[in-house]
Amino acid sequence: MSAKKKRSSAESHAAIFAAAAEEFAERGFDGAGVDRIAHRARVNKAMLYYHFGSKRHLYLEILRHMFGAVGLRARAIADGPGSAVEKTDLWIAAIVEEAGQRPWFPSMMLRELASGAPRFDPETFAMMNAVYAAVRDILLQGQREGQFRAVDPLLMHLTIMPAVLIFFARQRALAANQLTQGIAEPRALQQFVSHMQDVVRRTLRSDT
Amino acid sequence: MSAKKKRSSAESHAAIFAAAAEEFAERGFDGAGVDRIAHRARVNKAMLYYHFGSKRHLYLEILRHMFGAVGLRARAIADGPGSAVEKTDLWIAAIVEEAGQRPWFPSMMLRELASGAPRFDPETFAMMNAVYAAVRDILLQGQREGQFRAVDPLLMHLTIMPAVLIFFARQRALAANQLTQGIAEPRALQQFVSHMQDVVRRTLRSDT
DNA sequence: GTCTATACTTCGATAGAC
DNA sequence: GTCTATCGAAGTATAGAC
Repeated sequence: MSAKKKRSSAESHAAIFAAAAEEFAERGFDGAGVDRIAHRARVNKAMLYYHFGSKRHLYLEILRHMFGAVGLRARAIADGPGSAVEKTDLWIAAIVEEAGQRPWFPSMMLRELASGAPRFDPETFAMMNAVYAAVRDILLQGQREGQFRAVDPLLMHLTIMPAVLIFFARQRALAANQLTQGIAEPRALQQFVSHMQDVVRRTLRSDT
Repeated sequence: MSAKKKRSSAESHAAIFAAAAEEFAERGFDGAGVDRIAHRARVNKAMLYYHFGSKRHLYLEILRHMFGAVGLRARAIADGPGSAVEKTDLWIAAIVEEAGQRPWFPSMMLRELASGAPRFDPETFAMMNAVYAAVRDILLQGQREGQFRAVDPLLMHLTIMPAVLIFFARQRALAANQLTQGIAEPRALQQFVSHMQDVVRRTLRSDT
């Protein structure tokens, strides 16, 4: 057995995927360099094109992977057991967990939202909508069961999601930049989760 | 008097500034093209470098202009008369108004937050912090006067700001893309303002 | 499937005439 | 202050050997 093990095709594919996710998260689509991605993955640039075809396809595959996972998570919570209040708490914990497991997720999604997702194909767009559809179902359940006020589900979704994304993008930047003043003060993850659950519960709950 | 009036230096400067703001908002720093900016401003590319020195300096000048205006607005509200509850309502209305008047603001700021503002110089960073400092003062006033719960001002700021930014970036994309499903459903501005004021009031108010 | 070498393009920036 | 022309670097992508 040699010290330098040759990498399998699947391993190369995964290495490129991971390196690209990092690079896209740090620099955005236009700022990312195919050369840098290949170098980070320790494969040749030609291999990247062999596996993914183009920079754009690679980018979209990462986005779809991301939306797919988060969409399944959201759908499972929406269709699962429990009260709507419990489900909103679960959803916030879930999206935070996903963001923790995929550090590139917040940054990439934020940039897409910022630019209006002009690079999306219809399938990718549908996956993003599926996430919202699940969240909407949870809020509608709460309204049907009388626990929630009649708050617009879309506006609520557009309140929760951006806050989570920005919090993580900021955490990431903090770790890299070592800034320590004003908006750059660190906050504990658990503190943030509690805050967001609080915001949602207090905003939605019926007045008694 | 000729039909084609020659442009003054100040007019060229302003034209470049406006064109660059549009371009940066649409494509981000890396996606923006100096050639395209010059073309949009209908000046020669060399003029752009004469007036602003570099793409990066141009970018920073737009950001500073933006943070300066919003920071003054926030500070005026914080130091002005009124209860803390009134001030948070005012602040939300103000940031929405600023975003309406400067359509490039949400997109550019979102991207900076997403990337951890690696392009900032200390002065620009200080201006961004000044906005937060004003918001924090409002929330602390409310806590001192007993109207607000002890909610972390930074987390509250990081809840309000991203939601406003995303809402406007989304509106902008809607106008451009003509998408009409899921997360792309349009919402009225006034509805959004009321929603955000609701979220903040309900989250902050002391339980009675 | 993997690598080297390179074609082709775009982009930021500047030199120099007027 | 304004324009034309162009340089040099960096970037995406591919051809072709192994």
